[in-house]
Amino acid sequence: MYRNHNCGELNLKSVGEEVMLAGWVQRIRNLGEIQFVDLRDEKGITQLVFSGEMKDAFAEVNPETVISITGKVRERSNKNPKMPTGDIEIEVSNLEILGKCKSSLPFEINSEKIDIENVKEDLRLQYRYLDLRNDKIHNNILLRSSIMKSLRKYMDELGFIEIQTPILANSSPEGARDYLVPSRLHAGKFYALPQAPQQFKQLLMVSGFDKYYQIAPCFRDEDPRADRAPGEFYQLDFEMSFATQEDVFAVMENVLPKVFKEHSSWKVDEGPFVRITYNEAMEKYGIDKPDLRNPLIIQDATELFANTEFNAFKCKTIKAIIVPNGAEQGRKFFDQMSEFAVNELGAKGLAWVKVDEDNNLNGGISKFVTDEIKTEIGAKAGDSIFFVADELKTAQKIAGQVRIELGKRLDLLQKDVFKFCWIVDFPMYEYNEDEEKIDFSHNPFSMPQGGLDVLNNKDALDILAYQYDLVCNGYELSSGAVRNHNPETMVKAFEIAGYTEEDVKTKFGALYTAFQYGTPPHAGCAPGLDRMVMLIANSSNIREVIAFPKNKKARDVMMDSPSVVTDEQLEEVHIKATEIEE
RNA sequence: GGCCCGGUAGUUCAGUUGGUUAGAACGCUAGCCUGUCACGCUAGAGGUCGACGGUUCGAGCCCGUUUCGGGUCGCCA
Repeated sequence: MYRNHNCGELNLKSVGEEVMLAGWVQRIRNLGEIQFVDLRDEKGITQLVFSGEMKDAFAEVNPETVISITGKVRERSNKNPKMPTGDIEIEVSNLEILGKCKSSLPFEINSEKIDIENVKEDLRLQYRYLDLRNDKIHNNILLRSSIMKSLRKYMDELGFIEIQTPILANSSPEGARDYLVPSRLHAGKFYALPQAPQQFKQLLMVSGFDKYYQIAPCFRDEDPRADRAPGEFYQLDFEMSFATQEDVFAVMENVLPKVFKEHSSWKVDEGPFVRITYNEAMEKYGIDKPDLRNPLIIQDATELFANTEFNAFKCKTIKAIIVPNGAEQGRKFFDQMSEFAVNELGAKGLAWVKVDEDNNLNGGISKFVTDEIKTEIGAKAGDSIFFVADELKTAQKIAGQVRIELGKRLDLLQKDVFKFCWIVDFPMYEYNEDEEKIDFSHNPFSMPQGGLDVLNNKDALDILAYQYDLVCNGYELSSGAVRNHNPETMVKAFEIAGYTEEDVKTKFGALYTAFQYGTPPHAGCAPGLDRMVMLIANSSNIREVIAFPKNKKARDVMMDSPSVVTDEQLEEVHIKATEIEE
């Protein structure tokens, strides 16, 4: 009724045909006796011509109006090689207006003069349905759909089955802040939206489902970041029975390179991905999500300065970063790096030295540095070396940020490539300075390496877990673990973090009880879908790949949510209305 | 919650040392135009400079408070 072709498919073969097209008016070029109109639908753009009897038919139509037209395809006298349908145009004989558009829009759509990502984000989110007409954003959503389809296809091929778990779940005592949902039938009780299907998927393993996956919504009431969506996000959540860490790695190393390659022209790391221990990552990169496109590596130079006269370096851990050919940089560059380290990172200073053309040390703190540094850490003529001195963990962290900043400022990152790595051997526990107690460092459900024996006999802070992160280009793409499926080990693991057996039974009752009935060893992982799409779309803002994202304050400015509800609604769920100060 | 950055026309931005009537581009409106495709030309409309208070003869600009938004740290088992 509205169309028999889309706006992206007509070409010279159709010349002479009478066709119907429908779509949005993207641009009007009115030359008086003749008007050219670009008609857009999801598939493309076709040029319409209004002339002769039809020349006034278009007078009242604004851009972004939805129309349907009938007309004859004809070859253009002036072809446009820039567009796929540029050889033809439609000589319009009938126009029907299907949906009028106001004459002024909140922002221009598909303007070649303005990058839509520069328009105020709140305005874009308020009119998201218009924003999503922009090719760039629209294509991100199409990309997301295609990625989900591929993920499902390859997970299915590996024998995983998709199972949905509850959205109305239980509040979990560990981890992020929950979104709570009051219960009508049970006064004073609450559901919580799941932070992840963690316990459900482990229970599926107990149920005998061999390999489970789900593109699962997760809800966490925590402050967002550019790469962290506020409120809700999606994970490709999966879990496997009778599986080791290597089995989980093999799944990701099979699926992800295929999905990334299908959707990007960039070079993609093939499996097996590089494995880096947590400690090694902190030593070499100063961060647990290193961007391996950055060639710089942090080295330890503490020994070299053991007897230094340089006061700032005395009794400190010294981290060094060699910048190949860095000696060519002027004084200003070194000053600005120091300024960055001090002001942005809270470093006490950022020392540096150059190795000049004649292989001599000069500049910066050269009078405190001995020649043996060149052989010890491998600096060559023409290089420069940066030094960070502090307590071990602080020195690692600051050197890590300096490494990232050097990569940015000197444009050192490898281009057009996805570099993956696994960070393995995370510590099971960490010391909480504020509360002066031992905490789980990552996930309380992880299996300690060495099991119960190690929990009983080793210093808690030295225990490693079968806990791993997958990192891509400096983004944490996924966390995962071999789970602790033994009730006795589970109780002991929680005991070390200050929980009694009663606590475990109360807080994780279903899991604890289920594990008494024959549980297979199992392991899994859950790569973030939004982040994956963001990486493939080459965007640095996660909201660009979500159809209806919330803003930084977790508001949906288009729907105006969250919003007030009536006292009656509150009463029904047994909540007392309180006066909120405006 | 801390720190940093920002809010000027519908949109993106400029606005000098505090000084006349706050500008540009795009968009919008009207007119002209038969081969445009980022059409062109002419004219026009469009502003509580986020809000409040202060300093000053005078504030878009300086100071204070506040609000909204973004980035980041905390947080995110």
